Amino acid sequence: MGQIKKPGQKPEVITLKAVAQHIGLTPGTVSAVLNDSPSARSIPQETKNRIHAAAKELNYRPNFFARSLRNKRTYTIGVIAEEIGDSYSSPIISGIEQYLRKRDYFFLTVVHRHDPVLLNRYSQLLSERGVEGIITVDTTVQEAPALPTIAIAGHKKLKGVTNITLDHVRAAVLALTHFKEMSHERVAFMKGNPLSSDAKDRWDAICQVAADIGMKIDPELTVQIDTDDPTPMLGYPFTKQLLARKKPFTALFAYNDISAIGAIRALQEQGLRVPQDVSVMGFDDIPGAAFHTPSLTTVRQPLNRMGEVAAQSLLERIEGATDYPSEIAIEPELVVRESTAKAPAS
Amino acid sequence: MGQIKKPGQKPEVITLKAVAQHIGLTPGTVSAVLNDSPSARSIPQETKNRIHAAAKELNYRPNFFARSLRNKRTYTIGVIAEEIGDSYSSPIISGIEQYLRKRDYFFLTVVHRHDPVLLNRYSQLLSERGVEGIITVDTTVQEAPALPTIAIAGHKKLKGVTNITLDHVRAAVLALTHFKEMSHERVAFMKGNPLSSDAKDRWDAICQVAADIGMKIDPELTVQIDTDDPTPMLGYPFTKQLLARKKPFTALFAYNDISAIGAIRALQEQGLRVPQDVSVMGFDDIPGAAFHTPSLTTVRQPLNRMGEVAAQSLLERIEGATDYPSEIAIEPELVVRESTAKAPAS
DNA sequence: CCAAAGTAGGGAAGCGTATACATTTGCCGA
DNA sequence: TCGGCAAATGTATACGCTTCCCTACTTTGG
Repeated sequence: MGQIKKPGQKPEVITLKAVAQHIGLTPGTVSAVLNDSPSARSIPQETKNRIHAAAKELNYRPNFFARSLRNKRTYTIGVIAEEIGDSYSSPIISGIEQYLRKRDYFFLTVVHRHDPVLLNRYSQLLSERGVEGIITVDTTVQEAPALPTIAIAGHKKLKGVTNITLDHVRAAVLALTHFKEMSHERVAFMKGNPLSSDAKDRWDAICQVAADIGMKIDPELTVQIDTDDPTPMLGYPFTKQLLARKKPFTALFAYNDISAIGAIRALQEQGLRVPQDVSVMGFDDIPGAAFHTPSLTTVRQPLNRMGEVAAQSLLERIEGATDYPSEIAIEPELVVRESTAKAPAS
Repeated sequence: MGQIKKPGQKPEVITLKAVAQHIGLTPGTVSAVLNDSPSARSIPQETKNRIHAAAKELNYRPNFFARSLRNKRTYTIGVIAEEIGDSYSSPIISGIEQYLRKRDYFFLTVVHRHDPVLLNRYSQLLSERGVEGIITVDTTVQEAPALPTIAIAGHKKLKGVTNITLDHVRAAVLALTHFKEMSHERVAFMKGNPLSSDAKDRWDAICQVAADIGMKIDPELTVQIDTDDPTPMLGYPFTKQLLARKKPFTALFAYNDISAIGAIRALQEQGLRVPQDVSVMGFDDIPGAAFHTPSLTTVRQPLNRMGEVAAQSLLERIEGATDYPSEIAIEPELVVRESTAKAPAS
């Protein structure tokens, strides 16, 4: 383990026993001292020093597996994501990593690509590998898990699960009032793929807020995404579809930045200018959003921070917190850039 | 371990012993049969069936740590990346995951952000955790590692390390001949941040190929990136800098797509049209490249596949391959889109 | 001066698994 | 009838670590 077997040479891996022998004590004593355990209370400081010195000198590295076997602790968590390497999961995982690093935890990552069988098998495997908790990303967990679990964009209230979710109502307020202030009345909407766990909540929030502020949602200006593509193709065909209905609109609220980019391309191909003819609002604020042409007005979702918050909550639970929130809402933020403007005079 | 301590309830975790007891055999026998080990040779099929049935019935899950402790196998590898969540590392890690999944290996991820101290500490920690091999991503490893190691874009020849690297010469040929065919003679270049381990090789290849095909590189049209930004800001200020020199050029070879996007913005702000006035070539072919306006001509780097290849080579070594290549070159591909065009008549 | 209380560290059990080796049984052939 | 061998399991031990309990010796207090 962490040691190469060089044929013909003695690897001479230093165990507790080796350290103990080296200074003429027993493994038990050495262990107690190195772990500063209560049973080392009565060991004089000088002996402790000798032990620490010997451990350092021999470059003693405790065997992680022997240790886990006894302690039932692994300082490892599992991350179950729908995908890795796309612009949604990546910053989240990065946030998780940032926090875990500070706390000297590690993580195993698995990807299920919306395959429920894989999903199940993976949580099984992860728990066999001794993860102490799980963070799911954009994944709908079906049943209450055996391990402490934090779901990012999970949306299903389950016992034992803390949901980290964007405040979608707030997001809708930000976006729709922005449109309203810009005098847009015919607003088109893209509904997310139902597989994306945010889709439903987002849409519900939009409907609710629209009603509240007196904006009406025209079903004919609403289009449903039903593919699962991490490229801007996500938005392109559905915008084409929308345009084919020949029902004019002055603003489009895309499902996310990726689909907004595809949408803009579709609009432009139709000879419509963004934002002069149609305003487009994205969602997420991915790194490329600011540098798209035109740069995207979008509802920023602090993905990185959601990852951090998730990791933090999880560790709190692992380390014994007994009461934990069933939901943590994260505040979105409106970022106004070039892709939205005042509605054209009709 | 994969078991929640419900106070007041018996977790009743099923060990080998439990299974053995259940059918009146000993743990040793059960273990031998379940692992189909040579010492189970003489066990009659019927007994084997009984054992398998019992294991399934009781839902026996071998304890991973006890097992590792004996076998010195963990089926886990470590991934050391400079960053996670950016458009370069993410697809690579995704590729790694894809391959490992098929082979039932897991991976731990650590991020060092170019901090050499962290880097060292992490490889230490990973090997303590029993990873059987390491894949580094865009990371310069200093000394020959103790574990089988694959370096993606590592570029330092070290004993025991297999380098997976793009064929930069081929990449340069693709890009520069494309420019040449389009009659570009004044080509500007962005040199990557020296921290990025591809930077030097890429630049050397460009110089060599330029000489070969008779294209001259003007130092005044060359700009050095020296920040480390995952957003298109990476390219923006340096292009501004280039423009400030007032030396005209008709084509720009950016360091990557991200910086190309920043560059295009800088050019446009200066009133230059892409591609009519200046052609811009990116590198990587990130998911957004096709949907930028204008869409990017770029040298595609098959990041996802590089990850897969790395994982595959690593597992081969872990599973005993003794001779392995010190380098695996990956072929780039030219993707022509809208951001390059024939040079304007001068 | 003796019992009680601390001091310093040893010893052993056990976490769950894998494996080399030992034991028991039945059966065959000489 | 008995040695011997194969079949079918059991036994013992080790992996490396932690922890609880124990011994032996030294102080301390009354």
